[in-house]
Amino acid sequence: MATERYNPRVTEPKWRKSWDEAKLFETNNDSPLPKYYVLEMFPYPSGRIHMGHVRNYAMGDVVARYKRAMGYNVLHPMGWDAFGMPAENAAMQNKVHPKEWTYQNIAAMRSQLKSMGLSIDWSREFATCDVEYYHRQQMLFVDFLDKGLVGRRVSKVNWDPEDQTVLANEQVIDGRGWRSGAIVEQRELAQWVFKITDYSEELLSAIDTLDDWPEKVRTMQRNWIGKSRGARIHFPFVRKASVVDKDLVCFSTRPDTLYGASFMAVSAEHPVCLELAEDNPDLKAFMEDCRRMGTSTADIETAEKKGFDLGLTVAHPFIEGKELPVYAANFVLMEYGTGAIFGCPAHDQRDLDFARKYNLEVTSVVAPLSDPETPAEIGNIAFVDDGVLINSGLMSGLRKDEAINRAIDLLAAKGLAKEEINYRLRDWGISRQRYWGCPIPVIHCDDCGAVAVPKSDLPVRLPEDVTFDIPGNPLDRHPTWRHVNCPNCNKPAIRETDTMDTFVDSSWYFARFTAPWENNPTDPEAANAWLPVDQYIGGIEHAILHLLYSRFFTRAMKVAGHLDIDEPFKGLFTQGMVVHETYKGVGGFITPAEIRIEETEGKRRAFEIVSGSEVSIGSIEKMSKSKKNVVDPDDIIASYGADTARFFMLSDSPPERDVIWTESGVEGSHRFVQRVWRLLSEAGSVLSATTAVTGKEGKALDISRAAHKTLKAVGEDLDKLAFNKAVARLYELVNLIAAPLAEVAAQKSDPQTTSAVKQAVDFLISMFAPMMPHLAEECWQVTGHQTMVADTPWPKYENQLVRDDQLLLPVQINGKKRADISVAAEAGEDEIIAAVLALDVVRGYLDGTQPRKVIVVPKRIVNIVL
RNA sequence: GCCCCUCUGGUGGAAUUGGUAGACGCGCUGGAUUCAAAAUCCAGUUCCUAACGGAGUGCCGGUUCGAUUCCGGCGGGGGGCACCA
Repeated sequence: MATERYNPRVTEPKWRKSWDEAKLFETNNDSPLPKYYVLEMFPYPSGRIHMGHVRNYAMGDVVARYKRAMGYNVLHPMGWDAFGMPAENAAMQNKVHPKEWTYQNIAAMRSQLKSMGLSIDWSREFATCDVEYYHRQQMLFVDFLDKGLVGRRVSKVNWDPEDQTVLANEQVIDGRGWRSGAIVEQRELAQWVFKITDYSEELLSAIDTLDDWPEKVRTMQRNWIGKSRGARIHFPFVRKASVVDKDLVCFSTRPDTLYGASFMAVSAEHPVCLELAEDNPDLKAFMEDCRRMGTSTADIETAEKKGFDLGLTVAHPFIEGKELPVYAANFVLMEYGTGAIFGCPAHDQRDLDFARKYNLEVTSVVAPLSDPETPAEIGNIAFVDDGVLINSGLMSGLRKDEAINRAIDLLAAKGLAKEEINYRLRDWGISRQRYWGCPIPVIHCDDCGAVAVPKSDLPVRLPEDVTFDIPGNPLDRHPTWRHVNCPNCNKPAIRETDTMDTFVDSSWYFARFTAPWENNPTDPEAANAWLPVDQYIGGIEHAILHLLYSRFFTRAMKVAGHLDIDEPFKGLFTQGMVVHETYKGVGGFITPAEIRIEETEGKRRAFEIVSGSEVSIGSIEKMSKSKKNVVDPDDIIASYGADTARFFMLSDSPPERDVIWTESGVEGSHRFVQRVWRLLSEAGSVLSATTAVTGKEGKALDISRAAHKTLKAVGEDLDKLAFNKAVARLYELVNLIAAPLAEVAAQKSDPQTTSAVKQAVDFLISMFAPMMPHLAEECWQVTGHQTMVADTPWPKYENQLVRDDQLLLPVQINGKKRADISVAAEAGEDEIIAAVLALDVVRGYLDGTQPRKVIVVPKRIVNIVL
């Protein structure tokens, strides 16, 4: 019987319609089933989905469909991270309103995502730029303000003088604005901040509880929070300027090295400098110099250590009569610790660089463990390893860690120091001088200060009558929007025109999905029932900021009573990127669609299709517009179907690793789709008429065993998100049942075998249904089922059939495999040894002698040691 | 500079976590089918050797009956943080 090729263009839309009509993926909050919340990081509506999205959402959908089949009430929603700069850039370039641009993009991408056949509850969809969403975000802001979680403070920002806006550090490239190219200035601006540093310790210690997170991400978050323990030490001034009268206070993690101290250094923004600079123009110039040295990493790498002798000295806390000179130095940060350090050149590289430059004394006070009697020799490399303290008074002879404790105790006894913990983590500045973001619901009144907009007056809507022909924030120059009366005293006042960082929008969307219809930010009951997210899937690029902010937000929302959990994401999975070869012709990069590959004598060469000229094949890189190495998911779905695209994204590469997109790989997946369809549709009518037969033996039993074993293994693989392994097992099963299936189709199969094949086929379809849902429905139907496989429980394997009663054990002699032996599964060690020693091969090696040792590893291997 | 991860055939990767290295896919080779091609099917495919055998998981060494897996050292690739005191 000749069968038609599987045509996804007809089949896929048909089944999507059936799922929609059955409202199969709409999730009910009142279900009695156990919950499972699977979430992929929601996309920014750039206009079109890319292969990275396909990979991300294919993985999430496998999990969602698999868990649904396993009997869970699954929440699998989708939304849009829709505020942000690209919409404003588009407005400036194309004269289109950001709102219009964004919602058009959302519409386009929604239909692309729907063509993938994802099991998403679209009834819960929202965009962060929907007023219904940012209204609730403003409510959260007001609550956080009320609970003391929000502050307003003046801080240094990168200011682009041409675009009239603040830039994030990532938007400053070589000291210039990424769009304008103007030299970025450091400006002091009043900013709203979330007090994430109040939670430094909590956010750090709770990382230990996140067992289902990649170790890599946990490490990155620990480093980002950057806890260090040390001492806050007071150094009394000896020689001081008239204006300076307090102690000089510094923070150090190495108070044990105090006997090696030879100078003090303060930040150029330190209060001491500010005071002295008033009548010291040279110092003023030096401070100006330091300030100009921007924040870009390139600057910092190349910067030379520079200092300015302030003409002050402080007393050494331990050495009677010893004075340390005080410098202003460009490498000391005002933002960390106290903005002042003591310099111990022998045991800190920066201090050493500085000391060598200004000819300061270098005293080694730590001896290496290899030679604990002699202080480390110091050339141009500081000795920072663990060691034994030398020439250090009461600390001498102690190891580093003990010495640090002793130092703190000794200083504390003198009233000069106390233990202090410092964190690298800074408070989260959320003010952005942009239009397309959530307005910060605050009104500035001359008399009352910054006043929160009362909840009854929310939302503060973004005005739509704005233009983008002039750089800067259009909210600032809006004729009416800014002018309001103070909610407190009713006098004329000014609205806050800054909007929130878009990371705020993505810090709680997962909670909103649990009850997106709710008037408050959440329905706490629904949020507590659904959260934490059981499986969160997204890119590693969000390992720090988004995930850390969300962890903070969840705690803040708990304080404000919107939910009652601490950690938002129980399981986290970071998937790899989709990468592709690059092609470069005379005019620059060329897309894969414009070239054809020829392979001669093992050499691959690429030619431009239109001109026929050869182009060079470049390195494999992340798909990006600039490298033009992109493959459009729409094209792939149009020519192969969504199932093929999904299946390929799950095959071959482990999901956490990068996957190389290749045409031949996609064709391989498509071949599998066609093969499965051909095999199943040809046997479909026979299988439909087959009834189950009990008691199987021989070939039928082998097929049954293989089917049950595969079912068990695939389930375990999917639990671990090892999609590539699950895919390989499906190939194996299909290879195994291909011939029996052909016999079934030809009506040459006995009832036992036909029955075994039918069960194997049912298992197979159920197993690939989460990956290729449309093909699965079509196959399910053609093999005689009346239901939809998307609504069918996951089959159960029989323990009896996944265990073999005969085992084929490898037999090693001196660790080299020499034979196989078939033994009963429950055979004892003695029985196995006797059988092995009776083997001809083994007797040949033994040559009449006794083995020195025979090792039997149950169900694994036998090793004979001669 | 500090921290982390990685290294397996021509290629993407498997290997029940100390027990038959190379599952499965891609590619390649041969064959069947075809007027021919596409598609499909069958067989083969780590390397050396005619074969018997031997070698082999980046390199060197160790532990073990047995190491891709554990330990020490070296090298290549990737990532994160980075004047954080």
